Amino acid sequence: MNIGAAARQSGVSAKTIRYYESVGLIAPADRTAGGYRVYDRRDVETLRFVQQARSLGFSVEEVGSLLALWQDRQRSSAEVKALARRRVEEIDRKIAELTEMRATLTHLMERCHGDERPDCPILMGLAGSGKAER
Amino acid sequence: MNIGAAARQSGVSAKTIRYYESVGLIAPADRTAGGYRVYDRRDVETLRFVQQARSLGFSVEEVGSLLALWQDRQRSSAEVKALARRRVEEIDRKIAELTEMRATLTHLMERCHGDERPDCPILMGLAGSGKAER
DNA sequence: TCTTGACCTTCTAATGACTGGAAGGTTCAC
DNA sequence: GTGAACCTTCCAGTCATTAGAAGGTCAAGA
Repeated sequence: MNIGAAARQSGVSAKTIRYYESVGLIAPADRTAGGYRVYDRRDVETLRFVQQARSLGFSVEEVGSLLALWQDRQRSSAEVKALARRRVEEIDRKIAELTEMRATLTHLMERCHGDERPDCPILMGLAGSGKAER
Repeated sequence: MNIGAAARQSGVSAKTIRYYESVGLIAPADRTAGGYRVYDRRDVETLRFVQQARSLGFSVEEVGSLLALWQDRQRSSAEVKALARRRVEEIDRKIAELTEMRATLTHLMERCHGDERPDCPILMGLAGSGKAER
């Protein structure tokens, strides 16, 4: 199967597969006489794994570690769990940050009548007159 | 005041101030005979406004609009409010996404004993054996 | 056999919002 | 006048792709 089919079956675009190969996340694919990359079911499975991990927000580098762990029959589950835990912590930090942003914005919005009048507490808040400051 | 002082007073790094100038977010600063950029209190205020807006997650381009609105005595608050509303919607989407990632990860983690054994449901989940799929 | 069209190849450059670093110029206090 | 602290510009790198250009390969049909 060539790259287009692998892309369709894995959900990773052909462009991205080439990119992953170029940065060493996945092993270089075999080639046909004409230079086309060739993939088999195992490769598609790997690509799906990568896709899953990326969609959970692991960086390409972290996916590299996860992949190494996945392919290592001897590894301990502790390492994987640690990686996952760190990821959850990061997610929590991001959620907290976004929640705070949201609160500040909605607070500002509540005071803004949002009509034709130029008076706008949102802009005043951004200008640092008070609440929005940290 | 030169760029370093403006940076300290606004919380925007000197590098970043130059960057903002280069992309047209802020007006080019006046220069001394020696070519140093010169800033006054009003500039610092503008920089603080930009900083606030960026910290609330507005893109540099959006900050441009906000800034134009801020500097326009005639503007209606409606435009500003619309911009803020869109931003809140974006934030909500991101939070939802992160929340889902978190749920998937913790679900996977709960089944992983995290010891020396190689058996790991997290990796199995990533491989697409079921639950983590969408 | 030739052509068409789908597919593939590599390469460069762009995205967003900076940040790092090199090489060199300015200012000011001592 | 000299040294440190500060400034200047410019180029490159970050992250994870994506867009696009120029050109090569492959399989099917006329």
